[in-house]
Amino acid sequence: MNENSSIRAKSGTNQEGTSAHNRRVMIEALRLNGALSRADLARATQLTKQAVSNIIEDLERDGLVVALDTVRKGRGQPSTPYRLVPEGAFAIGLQIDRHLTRAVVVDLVGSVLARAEANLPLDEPSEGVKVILGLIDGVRRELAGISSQSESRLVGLGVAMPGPFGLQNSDDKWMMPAWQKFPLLETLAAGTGLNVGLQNDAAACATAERIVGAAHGVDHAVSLYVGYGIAAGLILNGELYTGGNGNAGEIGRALLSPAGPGSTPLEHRASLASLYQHLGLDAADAHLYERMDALALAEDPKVMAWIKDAAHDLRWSVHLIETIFDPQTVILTSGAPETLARRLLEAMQPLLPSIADRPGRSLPRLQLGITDPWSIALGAAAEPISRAFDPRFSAILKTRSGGF
Amino acid sequence: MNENSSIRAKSGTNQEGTSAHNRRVMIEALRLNGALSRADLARATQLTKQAVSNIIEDLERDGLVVALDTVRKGRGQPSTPYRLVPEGAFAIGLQIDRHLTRAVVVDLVGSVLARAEANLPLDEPSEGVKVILGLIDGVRRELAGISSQSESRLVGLGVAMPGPFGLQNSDDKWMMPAWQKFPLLETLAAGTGLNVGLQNDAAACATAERIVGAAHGVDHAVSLYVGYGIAAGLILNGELYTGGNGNAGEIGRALLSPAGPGSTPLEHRASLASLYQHLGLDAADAHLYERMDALALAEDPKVMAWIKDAAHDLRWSVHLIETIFDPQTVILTSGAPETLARRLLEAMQPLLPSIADRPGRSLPRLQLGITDPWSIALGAAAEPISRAFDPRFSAILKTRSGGF
DNA sequence: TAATTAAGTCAAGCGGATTGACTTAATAGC
DNA sequence: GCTATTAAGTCAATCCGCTTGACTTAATTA
Repeated sequence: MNENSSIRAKSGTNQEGTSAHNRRVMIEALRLNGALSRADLARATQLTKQAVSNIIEDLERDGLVVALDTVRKGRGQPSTPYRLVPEGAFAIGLQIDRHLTRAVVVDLVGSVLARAEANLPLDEPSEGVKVILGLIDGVRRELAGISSQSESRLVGLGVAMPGPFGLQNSDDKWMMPAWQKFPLLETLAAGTGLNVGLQNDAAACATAERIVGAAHGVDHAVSLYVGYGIAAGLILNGELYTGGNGNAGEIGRALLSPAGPGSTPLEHRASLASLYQHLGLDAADAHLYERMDALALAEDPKVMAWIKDAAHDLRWSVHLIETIFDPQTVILTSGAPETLARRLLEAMQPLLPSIADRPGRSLPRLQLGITDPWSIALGAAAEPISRAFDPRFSAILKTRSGGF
Repeated sequence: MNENSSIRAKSGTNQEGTSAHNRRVMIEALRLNGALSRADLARATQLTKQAVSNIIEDLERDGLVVALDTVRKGRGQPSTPYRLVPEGAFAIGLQIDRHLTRAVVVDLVGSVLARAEANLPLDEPSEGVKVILGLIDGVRRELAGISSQSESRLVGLGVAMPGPFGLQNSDDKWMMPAWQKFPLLETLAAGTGLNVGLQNDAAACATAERIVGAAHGVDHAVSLYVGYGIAAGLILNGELYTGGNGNAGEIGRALLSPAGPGSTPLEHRASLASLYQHLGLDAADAHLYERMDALALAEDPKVMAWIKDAAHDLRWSVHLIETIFDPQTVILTSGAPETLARRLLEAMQPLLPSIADRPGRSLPRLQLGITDPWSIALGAAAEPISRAFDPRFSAILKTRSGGF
């Protein structure tokens, strides 16, 4: 309101920020390395043994880590390794797709403890929300049967749905226009009492790869998600990057060439939507997944023809991603059955020559990600876990209501 | 060496990290807002008045900030604004181009205090380095004449040259192959005794825009650099993003379409290299800049034809950048004279519809950046300043020799 | 059995932000 | 013109969390 509100500055920090960061660093180190002793942690994090000891003691009291049996490894006192306690935290993930919604509960290490799915009316979000709240309630009860502390350890609800978000003209079949206009996050927050976060489905796939997949512990990775649409999930500097308005990575809307206003967006040609069209399948078909799986297994000629064409465009996309992001690896993720995804990956070989073609690479240029159809819901659930427990710049800063 | 060296973890932090961050936050706040009182800073950074007072006292003693006259603004004790002291720090920036090298000295606020340029032999880096060291020595002496504390306040040497770096097959006219193979950074570090950092020229342009240009205080901005080659400089989350191997943003090598191995890279068609070829000019011509300026001013038909074609491809690039990065703004930067750059910008209008076309934008989708031909050297110099004084995650962490 | 090595604890110390009372210096209201 | 109010900034004590250095514990090596 007054002139001060216009001052732009980052927030400062204090000992609480320090401590929060160090706790997160410990948790990440245990997640990446399985089990570590206090001495290991001290070396790895550059903190003193004493500091680590205090932090581990705290984490143990909070039920986030637990000691294992001591191990003797040469001279000196045996060390006591610690590992994460999976039941230390839970999160619910929700995937909202065109004709389907899925909810899962995951724990601190990314294991799925409960799952449920239901059909969703594409154009009636107010009806759909009731279905969704029912689904969430179901998995939440299931969780309550597993852990007595389930409610106090539930860190949030992550939602994944097709992007991009917040556009003017959202009357576009790729974007589930009715849902875009609906106040979904507010409704879900009110209906569940949880913190709610939103990602697009490609970001959710990348988040899933980061917590339990090929991007685990990799600082620069891009997942190329081939679903109904196509998008990239960006892990940059070890964190999900979402851009200025949450829409980074919408590569499916990239034009295949500068040839003019009629130039085709990538996702019109290489997405599963294009496959459905090519095969004359209905996206609302309840057995779509099984049908695709069967066709891919049988090497159906129409499917193989689509794969060939799509691979051609996707090979270009990988080249583009490598050229623009310079990631350590690109991960192919998909809503399609594993057979189909694998055939697509094979058809993309050999990749185009690019700056990623360098001597001494430790990771493959392109690899197959998680093909489980539940991976988007898993990634959705992983987001609140990551927000609560992974080291990140914003976790160090003092919080504020609004502003910069 | 032993098994511990394979443990992956981020580094922890302590009160020194806290303090370092808070100092940087104060400096950034003053840079972005001009002058602020301690009370303003306390509100903006969420720290207490007392903490801010102590930090400002330190910064004042270190010669980085200075008090201005008190100002009365309504009730209460008048406030004492502080501003950055330009002479608080200096850095040297070096641009290495194909036939030319430029060195500048900049101060803490990004003003250029000294500049020098010389011709450079494209294929003889060992000769070239002598020229460069002479140039650096020259501006360094000039700085010594300006400030008695110049040496102690010199934070580093930033180098900008065309990328990408570290490829296998670097025998490519775009990459100055002889220079890529030469141990440039080591030689310059030994020859000057300064910390040396390297960026590609597009990154340097973006860094320049960040310190004194259109990206000042913008968290998500991409500069599209049209020089001999084409590349993008990426400001993501308020920091320069350089990718897994320092080569992020090499959009000039992106293929214009998936049409196969013969598909053209962008920079073969829309870069200044293509303009020189189109005009039959020699890139080594000492009066290249003036010739281009004259031709652009005169609306030479060949130049206008090139502009039309290049704008067509660049319009596509802007669309691609917006689609993939979702930045708040795209900045057109160039090694070309302002007249030419401005004509190019105009010819790119109207932009292609994209997800950046949203209601309530505060920044233009595309704007002209600094057109001063010294901006790359300025950006090169701004990098050590930014590394030393801007808030960033890595500045909070405890340092280590190698590793993750 | 003694020396060595490494894990981990103890207790004091220290750096840096926080807290709350206080001082200073202006404007607003009567 | 006096008084109340408001805001900037300081003082001194406190508190939080990492660091330091000595010490204990428990293994292997010679």
